[in-house]
Amino acid sequence: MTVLMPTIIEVAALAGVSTATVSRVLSRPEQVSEDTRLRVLAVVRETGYAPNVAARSLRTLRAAKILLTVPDISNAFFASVIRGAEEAARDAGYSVVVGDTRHDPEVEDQYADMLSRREVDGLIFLGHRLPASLAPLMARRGIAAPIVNGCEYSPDLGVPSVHIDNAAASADAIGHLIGLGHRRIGVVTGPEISPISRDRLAGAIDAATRAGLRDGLHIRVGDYSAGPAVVHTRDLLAQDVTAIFCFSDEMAMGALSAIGDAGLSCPNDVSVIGFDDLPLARYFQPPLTTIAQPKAMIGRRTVELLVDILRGVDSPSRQVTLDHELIVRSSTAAPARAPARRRR
Amino acid sequence: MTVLMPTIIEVAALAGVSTATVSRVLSRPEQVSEDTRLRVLAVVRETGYAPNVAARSLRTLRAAKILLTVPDISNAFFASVIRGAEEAARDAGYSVVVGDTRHDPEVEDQYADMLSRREVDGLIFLGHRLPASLAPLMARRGIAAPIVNGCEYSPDLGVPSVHIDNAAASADAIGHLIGLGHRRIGVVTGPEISPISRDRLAGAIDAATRAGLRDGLHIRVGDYSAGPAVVHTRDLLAQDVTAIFCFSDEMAMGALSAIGDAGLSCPNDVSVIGFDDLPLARYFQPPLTTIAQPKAMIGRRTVELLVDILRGVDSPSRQVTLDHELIVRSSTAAPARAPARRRR
DNA sequence: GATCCGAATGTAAAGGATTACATCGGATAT
DNA sequence: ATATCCGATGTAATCCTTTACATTCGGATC
Repeated sequence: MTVLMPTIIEVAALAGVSTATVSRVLSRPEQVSEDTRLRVLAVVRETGYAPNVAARSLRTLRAAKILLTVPDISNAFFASVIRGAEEAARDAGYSVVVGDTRHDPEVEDQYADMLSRREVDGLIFLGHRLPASLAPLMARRGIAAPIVNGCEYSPDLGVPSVHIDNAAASADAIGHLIGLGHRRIGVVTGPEISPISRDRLAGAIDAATRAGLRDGLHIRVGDYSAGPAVVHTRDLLAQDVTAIFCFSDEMAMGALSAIGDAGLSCPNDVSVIGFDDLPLARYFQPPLTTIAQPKAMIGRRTVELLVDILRGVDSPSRQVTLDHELIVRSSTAAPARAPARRRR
Repeated sequence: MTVLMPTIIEVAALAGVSTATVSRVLSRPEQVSEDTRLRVLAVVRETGYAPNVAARSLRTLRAAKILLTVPDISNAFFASVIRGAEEAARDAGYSVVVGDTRHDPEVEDQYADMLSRREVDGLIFLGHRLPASLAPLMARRGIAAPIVNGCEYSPDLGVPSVHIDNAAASADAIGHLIGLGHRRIGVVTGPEISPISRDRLAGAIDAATRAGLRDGLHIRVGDYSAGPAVVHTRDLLAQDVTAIFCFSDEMAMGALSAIGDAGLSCPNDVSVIGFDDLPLARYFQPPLTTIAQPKAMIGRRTVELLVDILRGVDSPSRQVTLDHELIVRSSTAAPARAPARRRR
C-alpha cells in the first residue's frame, strides 16, 4: 500500500500497457488477452490501485449511488427497509445514501436536489410526498424517472412503488377481531394525509361493514407513534371497546401501556392488534398480534425496481404488491362475556 | 429548469464572464464585485445551475461525504445516533452514507474501502472493530486519519471517539438497585468483545464491591438483543435475584417478557433496569428505569470531531465524554420482604 | 503474393469544476 | 506625469478515467 493511491497512469506504466488497457481489464476483461490481463491484474494487486470514483463518475455520468429518504429514521420499521435496500444495492453495485427527512418538506427538497445535481443516480422515498423540486423531472421522464416509492403507494403520484395490499391486510386484522367475537373495536390510524393509512382505514371499514358492524368501529387519528396512541387508547377505553387495532406496532405499544395504566389487562379485558411486526413485537407484554410486512423485501424490491429503471430495462410491473401476513400472538382473544369496565 | 443541467461554461457565457468568476461567485463571493456577483447569481437562479459534484470532487479531492457504519441498523439505538450525525453533517456541508455492517467484518472491510478509494472523506464507525484494511492508513496518519469512533471507546484503537462514561453509568445503575435494598442482582451484559460492555461490567462490579456485595452479582453474557436476554432472565430468576440490570433496553424488554412469562411481576417481584433510554422505554410495562445516553449528541459530536480532522483543526480533545443520566421510572422498586419465588 | 479481417492495443478527446498565475485598469503616492 | 499597487477578472492547466476511433499485426482467403 503506497502512501497515495496510484492512478491508472502509473498502473499502466508499471504493466507496460496503455491506460485504456488497464481500464478495459477492470471493466471489460473479455476484450483483453489473457497475458495482458494477468499482468495488469498483478500490478493492480501490488499497488492496491482502485479507480477514482469521482473521475469515473465525471466521465460516465453515473454516481453508483442511490438516495433513500425516510420520514423518520428512528422508527424501527424503516430500519429494516433500509437494511434490505442496502443489501440489494450492494448486490447491484450501488451504495445507498440514507436521508432522514424528519417529515420536513424542506429537508425532502434538499435531498431531492442531490438527484438533480446528479450526485446520486436515483431516489427511493418512503414517505408519501414527492419532493416539489422533482416535479419537472417527473413531468419530463414520467415513469422512466429514476424515482421509486416504498410503502406509500399512491396512484396519482405516477411513481413506481413497492408495497403490500394495505386494505386487505387491514381487513384481515378486523376480520380476526370480529371472528373472535369483538363488536366494539377501536381503530388508531396514521395521519390522514398518509395514503397507506387511508387504505388501511378503507379496508377496516369495508371489513366491518361487510360484517354489519360499521357502527362498532371507533376511529381515532394517530400518527404512527406511541405517545398520541396512549391518549387515544384512554379515550377508546372510555367508549367500552373490547379491541383496538393500531396501524403500527409502536402505537400498539402505546395502547398496551395505556391499558395497563387503566388497570385493565390485555387480552382479558381488551385485545390489541398492531401493524408491522417489528422485531420486538414478540416481546411485548403480551406478545403482540400484528400484521407482518416484508420490510426488508420492500427495501430490496424498491432498489431492484430502481436499478431496472436506471439500466433501461422494461420492467413488466411498476407496481409491486408483496404479501402480508397476520401473525397471531397473545394480545388478541375472545372478549369477556360482560363488556370490560375500567377498574378504579 | 432546462432539460439537462447546464454547465459552468454555459452559465459563464450567459453572464458574460469567465468560468473562474462563476466558480468564485459560488465558493468565494467576497472576491467578486457586487455587480458581477448579482449578475451571475441571477443566471444561476434562472438556469437552475448546480455544480457537478463529480467534477468538483475530482478537482478538489474532496467528496463531501462521510461514511457512517453501524453494526446493526435495525437497532433503534443507532437510529438516533444516525439522526444526530446526519444533522451535524448537513450543517457542515457533508452528507452521510450509512453502512450497515451486520457485525460482519467482511462487510466492514468493504465499506472501509470506500475511504481508501476516496469515495468518502472520512469514516465514523459505531462498532468496536477497526476494519483491517484501514490499518495502513492509521499507521501512517495516526490521530490525523479521518476516522472516528462512536460509543465504543477503546484506547488501544488510537482512534478519536465520542462516548459516555460507561463504567460510571453502570455503577449508577447498580448503586440505584443497591440503594433500593437489592442484594442479589442479575447482570446481562453485551458480548465479551465489546469494550463498552467490558467497561459497564467493570463499573457494575466495582460498585457492587464497594458496597460489599460482589457476590450478589450474577453475570450472564448477552448480545444487546432481546432473544438471548429472555433465556438469561429465566436463568437468573432461578437464582432468586430480585433485580436485573440489562446493558440495553432491548434486553430489558426481553427480561420483562421473561418475567411475565414466569408469572412474576415487575417491579413487585423483580426490578429491571436497562440502558440506552430508547424512545419506547417509557411505554414498556412497566415504564423502564434506564440509563439515558445522549444518542443524537453522540452522532453529532462524532461528525464534528471528524470534520475538525478533515479541516486540519487542532481539536483540543480527541476523546469526548458526554453525560449520561439515570432515568428512574417504574420498573425498579424495593425488593419484597421475602425473596421472590417463581409461581407455577 | 496481395487483400482483407478481426483481435488486441494504443491515442487522445472529453467530462466539468477549481485555482495558480497572468493581465488589466484605475487609484494612490511621489 | 510616472511608478506602484491592488482589486477584479481572465487564461489555461489540472484532477483521473472512459471510450470512440485509429493502428498494428498475424492469419485466412482468393
